[in-house]
Amino acid sequence: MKIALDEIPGLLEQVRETADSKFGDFTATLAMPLAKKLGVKPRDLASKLILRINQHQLFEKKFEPISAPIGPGFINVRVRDQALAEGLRIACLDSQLGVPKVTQPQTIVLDYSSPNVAKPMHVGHIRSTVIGDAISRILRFRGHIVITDNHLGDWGTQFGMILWGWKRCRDETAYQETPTQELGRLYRLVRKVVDSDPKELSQDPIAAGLAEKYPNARREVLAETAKLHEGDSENRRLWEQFMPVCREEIERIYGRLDVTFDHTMGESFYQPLLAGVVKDLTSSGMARESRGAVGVFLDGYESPLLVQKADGAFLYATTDLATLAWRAEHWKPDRILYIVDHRQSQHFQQVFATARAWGCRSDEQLSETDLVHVAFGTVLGEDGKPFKTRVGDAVGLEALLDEGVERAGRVVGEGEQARQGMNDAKRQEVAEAVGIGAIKYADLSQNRTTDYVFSFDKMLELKGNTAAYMQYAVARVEGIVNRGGVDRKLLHQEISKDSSILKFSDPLERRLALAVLKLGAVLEDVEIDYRPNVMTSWLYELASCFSSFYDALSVLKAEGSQRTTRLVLCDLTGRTLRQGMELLGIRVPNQM
RNA sequence: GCGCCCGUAGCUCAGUUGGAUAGAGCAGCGGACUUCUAAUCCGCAGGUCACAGGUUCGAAUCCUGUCGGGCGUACCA
Repeated sequence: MKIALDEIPGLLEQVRETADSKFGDFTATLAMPLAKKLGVKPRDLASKLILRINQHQLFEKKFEPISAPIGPGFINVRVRDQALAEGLRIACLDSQLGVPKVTQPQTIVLDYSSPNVAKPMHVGHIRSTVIGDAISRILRFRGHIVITDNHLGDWGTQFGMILWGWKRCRDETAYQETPTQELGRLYRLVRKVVDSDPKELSQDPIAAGLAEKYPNARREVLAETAKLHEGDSENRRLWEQFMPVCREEIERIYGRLDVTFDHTMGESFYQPLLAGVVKDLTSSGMARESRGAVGVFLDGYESPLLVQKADGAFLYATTDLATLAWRAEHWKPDRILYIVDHRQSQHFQQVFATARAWGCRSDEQLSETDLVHVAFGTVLGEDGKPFKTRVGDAVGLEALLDEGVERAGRVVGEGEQARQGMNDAKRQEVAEAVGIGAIKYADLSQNRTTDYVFSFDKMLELKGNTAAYMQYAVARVEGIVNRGGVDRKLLHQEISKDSSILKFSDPLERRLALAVLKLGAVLEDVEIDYRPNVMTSWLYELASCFSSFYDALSVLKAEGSQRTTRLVLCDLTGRTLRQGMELLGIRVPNQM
């Protein structure tokens, strides 16, 4: 029997967890396809493999001997209790909970959140922000060099709309009081005027009046944008006046979400580079003029990637290319991840293809970089259509957070003796962690690629598979530690030399041990295709194992090695759940 | 027209290079607090994995077709 070296990874991937514990802990399905290839009977091959595996020293140390193939040729293995105990010991004594750093750290740039600063943030912005934040935390924890960059939309047509509106229908008093709201009002108003959708206008007499008064509003808005881009002093001055106001607004929301960025370099930052990008693309023959505009024509696409409009203005493709080049030059990343709505996938395909071709010609940097569009589904309104920033249409992000904290606060207040000793400040802190955690978790636990209809009740649910479930499990661990006066340092000392004191006396303990030791493997899986819901599924599984364990077995009343084993399981599970939640950007209070 | 994505329990969804009896949560029904926090636990019920073929030891998963839905498709981002 001969197996080529490059076949081995593929075969190893055919080892997986069993669906049912009666089949052991892990199963290998490789005998069936391999037997077919070799023209032998699967069960015979499996038997031969088992014979050899059983003799292997490393295997013998960690696993119980395999008896015989099951069914068509499954090879089922069971971890030795002592090996499991040793795993617990190592993870428990490690500040990284037994998760090794990657052997070859990469420099990874993450581009996420990227709101339009002129528009109020609404619930549609939550996905990019929360998913990007979670992925960046996870990649860092694994040992990569992560650079996060919030690519603000601070230079586009939306500013032309605000400038146009500011000059014609601003409410000075309202601006003095709440500048962001006034700018938001102007944006929404002008957008309606520009779109001049009869249905919309019939519902908004002010917009309708403006539309009638300024029939050329669309052209004028574009002209305001163009003037800003050309450096017109008045528009430039207004832009500089509005920017800090807009920034302050979004920073406050990031603060509440616990989201931070290493850099915040908006579109405006790349503005001086745009003309050069177009020139470069044109002179290298990649872009050409067409119908007055300039675009890159790629094989396999119906429409070109436009980099300059007929009126001379640049487009977001231009900015994206300039940004890419800048990042490649200054950060030399191995990977750049764009956490952006799936509706832009074609745009990114074209941008990436252009960038690769372009980078190959100018210098080699771009071709070395792995460009990934981490797409996610759209957040839809109750009508099943994407949210739009209209009056009364989208739920504001801030309002969602407030509501989440308020609902959580109601539950925090209603408990019995468990909440003893919690003062009002503590309660507020717990309500924040639980309420905002619920919102983040609701989004992260959803498969990244599917759209979902936004629902207050669903996002703010606190029962079942929600953030509160994990937070609650940790609070129970802390309850045990407190009530029992457990000194974690002493506990760690007790097992620091060897793990033989750890013994499993109940299947629930063993199941919990297996679950808690999966953190490293799970993080690896999350990185493979950037799916935080892999993480939430496992966290729920872990917390669920713990809850069953907690309910059925007493920790503090146990004695001797049984007590030590259970305490170690509690300590490690609590710390692992906390770490896991924090990697998702969710806070975990000690008490709730 | 072309391209991409989707269709799984009453509802919301997991299920990812094909693995054993398709899983959770919510809603429903029945049980469990004098005990380390009941935001919990245990149990019951609930399915033609849109449909029809095909590939094979094995298909929700891969291929083909049909039906249904979403998104994108030249100067918004």
